[in-house]
Amino acid sequence: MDVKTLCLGVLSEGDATGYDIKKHFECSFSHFFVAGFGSIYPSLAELARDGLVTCREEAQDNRPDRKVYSITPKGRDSFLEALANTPPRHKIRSEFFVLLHFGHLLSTAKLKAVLDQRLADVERDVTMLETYFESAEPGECCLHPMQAFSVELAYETLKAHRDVILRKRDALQAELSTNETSRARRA
Amino acid sequence: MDVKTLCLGVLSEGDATGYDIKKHFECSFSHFFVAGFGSIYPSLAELARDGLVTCREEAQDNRPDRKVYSITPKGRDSFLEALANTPPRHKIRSEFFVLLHFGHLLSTAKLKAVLDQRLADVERDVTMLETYFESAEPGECCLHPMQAFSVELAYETLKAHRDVILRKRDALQAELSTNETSRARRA
DNA sequence: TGATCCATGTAAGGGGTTACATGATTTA
DNA sequence: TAAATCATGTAACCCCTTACATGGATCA
Repeated sequence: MDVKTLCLGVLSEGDATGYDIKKHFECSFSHFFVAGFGSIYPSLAELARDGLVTCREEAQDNRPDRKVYSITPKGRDSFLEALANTPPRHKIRSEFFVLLHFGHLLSTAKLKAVLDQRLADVERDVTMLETYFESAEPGECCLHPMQAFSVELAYETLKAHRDVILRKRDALQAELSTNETSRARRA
Repeated sequence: MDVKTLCLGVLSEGDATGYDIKKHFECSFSHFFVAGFGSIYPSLAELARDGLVTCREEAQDNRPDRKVYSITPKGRDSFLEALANTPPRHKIRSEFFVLLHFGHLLSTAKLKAVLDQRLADVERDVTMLETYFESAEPGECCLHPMQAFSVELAYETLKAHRDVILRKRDALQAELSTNETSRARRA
């Protein structure tokens, strides 16, 4: 699945500009996909060229013009077909795990820093999921059941991940403190 | 972090051929990195060209020759430096989550098939981790503590992930059965 | 007899990241 | 006054994926 198809997916839920789509990626897709402007804008141009979306330009006061994209029936068909033919893969590419795997080559202090950084990232992701979930809670714009499930799944997985790291972080912290104490005693 | 650096990492634990390294990726790294021959062989050639590894050819009976690579001191330094300068990122790219997010566009049967497929994949990953962990258990070749932690973290995270999916799968199954029953009643 | 294991590579193509380029407005 | 928000794009580069190419041995 490429960024083009994901843009089509976002547009299947309503009109949007490239800028809006980027924010959508950051808020709703952040737990399973990333994309920058450098891939979103060219994707939209291609989709328009292929007749899967249409584009209307809107002038604004004191703001750059915006290009608002709408999905076409052909685009909708194309997206549904893509969904039907997409195997449910789930790939992880983690430098964090690489650092753990080769942790014996790093100092305890460095390792603790790595865990702390990861915990900070996880906390940010958790907050993002909570915000996303709650923002959709009230009013009409509530999430589809499977979207809610997707968020719940990511949430529960992330929390289990965090708890295991938290325990290890504390163990490393204790180790560092012990070393400090014994160094102090020797002195 | 690229495949070149990871190859260096594998070689930091002992000599290996490109074929060995591929297996290493599949067994030990499968929960956080993937790489195929198409990226491993060119990486090794480059590493050799840059003096980070050396290569000796070994003839075999009834087998193709093998090229056994060894890391050099320069390669070891380069790897340590790469480790020190690698931020602990953790990226997910998941078509599975995409299918969930747009689940309202799919039939219940299709959704259940998606969850079943994902569960099968998770089960395979869990088995891989168990095999990896136990194979290193007995004898001298036991895992470094942080390697064991890396496996444990992946394991616990994966199990939480699986449990949440399992519950949803059963709910969907119940829904499918109910529909079947009401269809049967109407008939 | 067909699949899997061993073993090494090349080459084209695709897709995404990163950096660059521009510029007004609002907020801290 | 500096940073963030809004807003759109291009172009080079990098890296990886995929497919192709070869071929004997072993196992089911």
